[in-house]
Formats: sequence, C-alpha cells, structure tokens
Amino acid sequence: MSYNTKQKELIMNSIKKHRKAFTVKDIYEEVKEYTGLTTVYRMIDKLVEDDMLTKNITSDNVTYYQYLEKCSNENHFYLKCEKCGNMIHIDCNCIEKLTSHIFKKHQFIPSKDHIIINGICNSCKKKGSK
Amino acid sequence: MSYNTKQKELIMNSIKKHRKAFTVKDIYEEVKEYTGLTTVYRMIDKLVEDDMLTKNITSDNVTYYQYLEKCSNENHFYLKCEKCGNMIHIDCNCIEKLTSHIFKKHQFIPSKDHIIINGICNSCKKKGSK
DNA sequence: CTAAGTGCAAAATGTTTGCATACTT
DNA sequence: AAGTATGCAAACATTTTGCACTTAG
Repeated sequence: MSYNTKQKELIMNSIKKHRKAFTVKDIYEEVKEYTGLTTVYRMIDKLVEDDMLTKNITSDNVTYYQYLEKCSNENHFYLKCEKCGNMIHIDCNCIEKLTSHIFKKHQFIPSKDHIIINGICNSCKKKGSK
Repeated sequence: MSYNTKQKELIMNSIKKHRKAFTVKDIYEEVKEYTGLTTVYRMIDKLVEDDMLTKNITSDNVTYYQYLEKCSNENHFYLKCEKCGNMIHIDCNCIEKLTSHIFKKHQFIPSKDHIIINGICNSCKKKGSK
C-alpha cells in the first residue's frame, strides 16, 4: 500500500531536522540532488493530510509547515510571531480553559490540533517597533 | 495626498456589502465593468496596510479578507469554521482573559486586531462528520 | 508482475510590476 | 500643471497535473 523510497526518507529526515517553520523550498534545497520538487510537494501534502504537519500561510503568502510531534497531551497551542514567523509552542492549561468555554458557550468546536494566536514575540518586541 | 475616484468608491461599496469572508475575485466580479483587477488588488492591499481589512489564507490557498468595523471595544475575536469558511465574530471577555494571560505569563503580545480560532461551527457540526 | 512512486515539462493559479494613459485636485 | 490612480499586458512565484519511466514489494 505504501513503499519506502530513498526520497521519502530524505524528505522525512529533512523535515524532522527543521521541525518548525519550514517551507517547501527549505526542504527541496536540502534534497534536490536526489529528489524533485514535485515529490517534495506530494509528500508534504500527504503529511498534512495525515496530520503529521500543520500548514500555515502568512499574510505575505509564504507557506510554512511545522512538524507535529506526537505530544503526550493533546495541547497544540502556538504563539506565532508576525515579525519573525516563529511559532512558539505553549504547554499551558489556559488554552483548555478557552476551548472548553468556546465549546460550551459559543457552540463551536475548536480544532485541538493547532490553535494559533498571532502577535509579537518577546525578542522581536525588544528589537523595537518598526 | 489621495484622490477620490469612481473605482475606489465602487470597490469600497462592494467590500462593505460583503464585509466578511470575501475574496479579491468576489469584489472584482462586482466591479469589473468599471474597474480592473489590478486596481482591486492595489486597493485591498492598501486597506490591509491601513488595518481596515484583515487578510487570511486558508490551508487550501484561498485568500479571504474581512472588513473590520470600527468596533466600540477592541475585541476582534473570530471563530473560523474550517468547513464552510465562515468567520463568526465573538464579543466575549473570554478572549481578554486569554490575551492578558498570554501577555503576563508568556511574554507575548497577542495581536488584538484579529484573533482567530479555527474549528467547526455549529451548523457544519449538525450536517454531520465527513 | 503490479502497484506505487518519481520527475520532467507544461499548465494552472494567484499576485505583482512596468509603463503609458487618464483623472483629481 | 503636478501628483495620483488606473489598466493592460507581461512578469513572477507557487503549486498542480499529465504522462512516461522507475522502483519496491
């Protein structure tokens, strides 16, 4: 049903190395000697389908992916910095409070896999305002 | 510094009519008799810069814009349905609780303009699971 | 041997840019 | 008149598709 290939292994290794906030290009650059761009796209698409990666597109149209570790708890809550693009994983029950509130009071099922709050991270804040 | 034109007025009217979850195409379709696509892009870009619109790109690469009303309070909190694409505006202090927590405990400045939680809305939930 | 995977080139899509023209003020 | 806005066509970037070829099992 699914074959193991050198290309898949290469791409998977590259993804695991980057883990967070990588682009298709990032991966392709690392594997292009042995793998075509199409294959990278196809594999990343499948990983997103299989919930191994999250896909985020910034307001300037750059698509970032992030490798989802199989966490022990189901919190996948990220603070995403609008300046540097970094996604900071937060393990805090504050998000559970919010999601259960949303579910109960607003009749909406928040997606637990990846809740993302945009903003400015601490180090970008320090670097000063634009 | 800025001139008033028929095109701007047309585009602005169309945006205000749609208000939420519209695409460049949606607007263009409405004004194309009198306005070119480039102008629509340029105007929407400017409105985003000026914080009159928010820009969101879904995981299948569709760019939606949303007109930000000048609300009395500064809550711009949306629940975005991953199925139907609808963005539901929520006026509830739960979000302030969360943002002040994030600010205090996680040294991160959440963007107040548009906080979006993804998930499944009530009517899509009722329609059954895929 | 067969199904799955690959990779090229081409197509499709969405967005931006250069430039000549037209419009506002 | 001067600065701004417009719109076409072309450029661009990213992603997808068709198809012949290769590879894993």
